[in-house]
Amino acid sequence: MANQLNLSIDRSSPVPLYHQVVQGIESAIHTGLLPPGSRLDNEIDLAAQLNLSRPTMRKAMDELVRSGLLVRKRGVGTQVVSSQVRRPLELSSLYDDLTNNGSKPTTEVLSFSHIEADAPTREALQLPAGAKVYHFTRLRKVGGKPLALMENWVRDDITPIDEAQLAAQGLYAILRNGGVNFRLASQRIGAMVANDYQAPLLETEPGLALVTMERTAVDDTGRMVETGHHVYRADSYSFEMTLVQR
Amino acid sequence: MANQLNLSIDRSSPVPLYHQVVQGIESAIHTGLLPPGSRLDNEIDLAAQLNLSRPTMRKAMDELVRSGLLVRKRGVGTQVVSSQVRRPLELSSLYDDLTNNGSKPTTEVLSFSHIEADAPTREALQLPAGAKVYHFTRLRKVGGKPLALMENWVRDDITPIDEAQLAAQGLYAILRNGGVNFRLASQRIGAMVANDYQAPLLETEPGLALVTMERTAVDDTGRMVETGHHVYRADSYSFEMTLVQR
DNA sequence: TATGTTCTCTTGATAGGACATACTGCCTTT
DNA sequence: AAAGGCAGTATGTCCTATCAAGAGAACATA
Repeated sequence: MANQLNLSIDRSSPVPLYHQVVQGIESAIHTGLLPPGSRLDNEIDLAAQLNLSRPTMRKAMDELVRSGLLVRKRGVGTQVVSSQVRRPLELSSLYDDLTNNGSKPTTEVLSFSHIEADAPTREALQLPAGAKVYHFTRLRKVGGKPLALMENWVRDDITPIDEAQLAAQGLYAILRNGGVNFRLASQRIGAMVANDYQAPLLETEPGLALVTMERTAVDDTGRMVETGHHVYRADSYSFEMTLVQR
Repeated sequence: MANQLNLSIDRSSPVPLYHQVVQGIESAIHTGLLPPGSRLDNEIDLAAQLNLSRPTMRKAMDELVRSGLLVRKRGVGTQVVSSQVRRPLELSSLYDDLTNNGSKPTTEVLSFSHIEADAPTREALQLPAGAKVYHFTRLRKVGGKPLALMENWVRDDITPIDEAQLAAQGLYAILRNGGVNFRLASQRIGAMVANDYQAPLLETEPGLALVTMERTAVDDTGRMVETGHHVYRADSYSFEMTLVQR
């Protein structure tokens, strides 16, 4: 036993101690220093090894358990989850996901307008009658292959948006630069078959399978910032996630 | 301000205090006692009102923030998220979800066998060569309408399974009764179009959209317990979830 | 030998305190 | 009147302590 994960923590760093521990254990798992199935030292010893208190150690392990990397069992111990599980679905944009994967996505803005919100949009974004929104549709390609067709509505009282920005970067990056701190999003994932409008844009045939996603995002002030309806080619995209028992 | 949510906590209950607080605030939100957008008292006052320590109060609020019901902002306070957001996707079976919704699902066992696992299954469940698994396909209906077609592989060294059980209750209930404590599951959601085998079973036409899900579940000992491939009628089912910024 | 009890190890829950840091609004100063 | 600084307030982080409860092994007893 006594898996010596000799990670060092920097008490002068602005990064919280528990988060440094999270990162340290994560990388130890990914580098294979902590192989799947191995048991960690108990919380008290680990805390002592790193000169931390047990609550701080526990908080770090809480996060790792929540993210699915560790499993705990009272009276027994804590061990690394056997297989490499996927990262949980996070609040990020498709653009972020792709660039993080090393791909180079391109975006084509198919339509762009600044219009008065219709009733369904007003309800989704909780806007008063007469409020205006940005409405646009984009086509995202990776390696020249079309992947997603995205239609979004964004409230206009946050930051100005124009077509050039949308072509150059992801929507979430634009909004974050505009001062939005996203807090949560609710989304629904389903399926449909490509219709005559979608098929040629996605370079597929009508009748082929598409993954659909509807999402509404909320910022830290409780405002509904953005709502959208996206479709993805089912042969190129799926949603992976890890569910953790509470 | 000073939203007096007069919930009472029972210190003699085996339910942890922080969880009683979670349930209390959840119900206060759902009953409208805490309307969307309202601010809660600060953590210290709330803890004092309930005769709890701040760590306990914080732990309760942590859960509510994680589940997307509350948003916190340093220096400002904590408020109820504006709109009713969906419950996050949890580690539960379709059967549980449906019965919790008041529906009465029925299950038809289309095939059932106890066979030697093939290579892909062995890999998914991390079984040695020659290990045996239960393999079965089920058709789930709600209100007489077919909803899902499910194919599963379950390791056989946990609890015996027979056809009659599968017809009467959900797979996860059977496994839980057999002593399995689920910890996490990784799943992938995508789309496909109904083929000639699926369409008549789901009482739809070949070429209509289906939502697909592949899932592998892990128990608290790190064993891969179950893997399966499910398809759902896209017109009757979709996955809803809430993503929370960490 | 089989069974039941106890002991130990580990995680789970709770308390209470101390200091850090971010946001808001007011008040002062220019 | 506008800009800057300061204080108040709330959450964020971290600590020391302590008891509870589950699991499993060791041990004693019938």
